[in-house]
Amino acid sequence: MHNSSEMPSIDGRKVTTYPSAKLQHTEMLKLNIIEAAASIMQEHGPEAVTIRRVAEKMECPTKIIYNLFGSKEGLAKRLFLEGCKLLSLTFQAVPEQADLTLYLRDLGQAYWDFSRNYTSYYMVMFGGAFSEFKPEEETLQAINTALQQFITIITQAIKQGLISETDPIHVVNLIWATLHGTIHLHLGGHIQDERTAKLLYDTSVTNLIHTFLRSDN
Amino acid sequence: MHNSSEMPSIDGRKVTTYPSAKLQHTEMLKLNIIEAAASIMQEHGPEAVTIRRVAEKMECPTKIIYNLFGSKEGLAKRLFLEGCKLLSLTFQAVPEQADLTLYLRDLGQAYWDFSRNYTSYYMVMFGGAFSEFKPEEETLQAINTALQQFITIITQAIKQGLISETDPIHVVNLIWATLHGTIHLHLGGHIQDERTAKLLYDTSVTNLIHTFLRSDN
DNA sequence: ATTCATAATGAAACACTGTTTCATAATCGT
DNA sequence: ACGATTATGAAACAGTGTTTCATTATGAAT
Repeated sequence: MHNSSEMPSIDGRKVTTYPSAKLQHTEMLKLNIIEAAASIMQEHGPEAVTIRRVAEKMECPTKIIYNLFGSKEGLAKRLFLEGCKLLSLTFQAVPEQADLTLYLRDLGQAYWDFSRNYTSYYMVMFGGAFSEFKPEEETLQAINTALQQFITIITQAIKQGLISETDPIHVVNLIWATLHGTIHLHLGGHIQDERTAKLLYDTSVTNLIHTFLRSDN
Repeated sequence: MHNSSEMPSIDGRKVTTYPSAKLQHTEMLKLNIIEAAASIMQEHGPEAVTIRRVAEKMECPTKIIYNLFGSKEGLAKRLFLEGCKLLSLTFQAVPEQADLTLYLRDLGQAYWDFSRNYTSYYMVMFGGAFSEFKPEEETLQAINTALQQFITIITQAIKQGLISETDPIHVVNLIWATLHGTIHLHLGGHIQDERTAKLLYDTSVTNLIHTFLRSDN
């Protein structure tokens, strides 16, 4: 494409099987395209992410994007994975606490904050923006990785005998579904007022803690 | 369309405002169009509902649909309201029970069944299919009407002193968010296996009952 | 009944979308 | 240096929601 620095021919006169300079360049290009798509998405929402718009921003024909990602779904998948990384970082930024109740409360708050600060990513990941795309193995695993803190905390609670359930995933999903339900009803406009939604969310977190971690409160 | 219709000239002088035969015809036409859209939706999913496809089924030009509904969003809104009616009927079909715990359990099951039997409607109402459209006053009220049984049951429980919360809407939203969260994660492919999802759902219902109706169990 | 302004009609066009084609250009192995 | 691939990218294709506009039909007034 246009401003493509000519391959500094890694040249490797004879080496045959390694990611060629060309390929590395393609990888870089892919990252740039994802970044362009992400910036459009965060500024104008997921529905504004069209192949043409991304191509225009990259000053390249749309065909390039199809060559690199196969389809719009391929690009959506990368945005999905990007969102998983961001969510994971969000959870990692929450300081661990010995008190599982408080830790869980903070993680819940972080999940809410993520849905507010990265609404477009949230909609792509869990809200069905880009209806093209349904999660498969790789993306589901990325979510699991992102939810790792939740899984860890629940696993600990089970080990400590605080929870009668034996399957941590099951418990995490129960929590996740409740938090997601509130957020999604809010984002969908069914609970319009944000403060009402947040109140609902906080009550849910409290109830969940009360249900699963029957320590104090 | 073939048989045209005319608005009752609003110039008032003689013709006072009452539904004319022509207007009734238009109303009938609207109902037919909604029915056509609904049948396409239930057979091929919400994304298959295009103005052209509906017009083709009605053997009329697309302009007619725009004249009657203004936009696709207008048609989507009618499908939304249709879904609210169906959900309302679903809840009404659940026999009342003196035992609020059992009644609530059955209503929860009915909500799950609705999401399975009318998945397309569910996606239009709560899943963000037809991203065009966001609920407003009228549609939000339709949902409230549909959730009337839930509101009634919680109001009763509050009166009986079973729930410390004072706002029934708040409690209903808490329940709704949890049920919706599980269903939506399932429909979104994040909890793929249906039996796993249902198990999650049933556990949630039990937990909700345990949280709010701390009678038996 | 015959005008005549007004409103409904509906085929075609517009502005988008995701995606594919295909002649051209560049690249690569020999 | 050459011949066989492969990458390119403007243009086209098929679809979408929506609007235009010449034609037609209508309803009220003469």
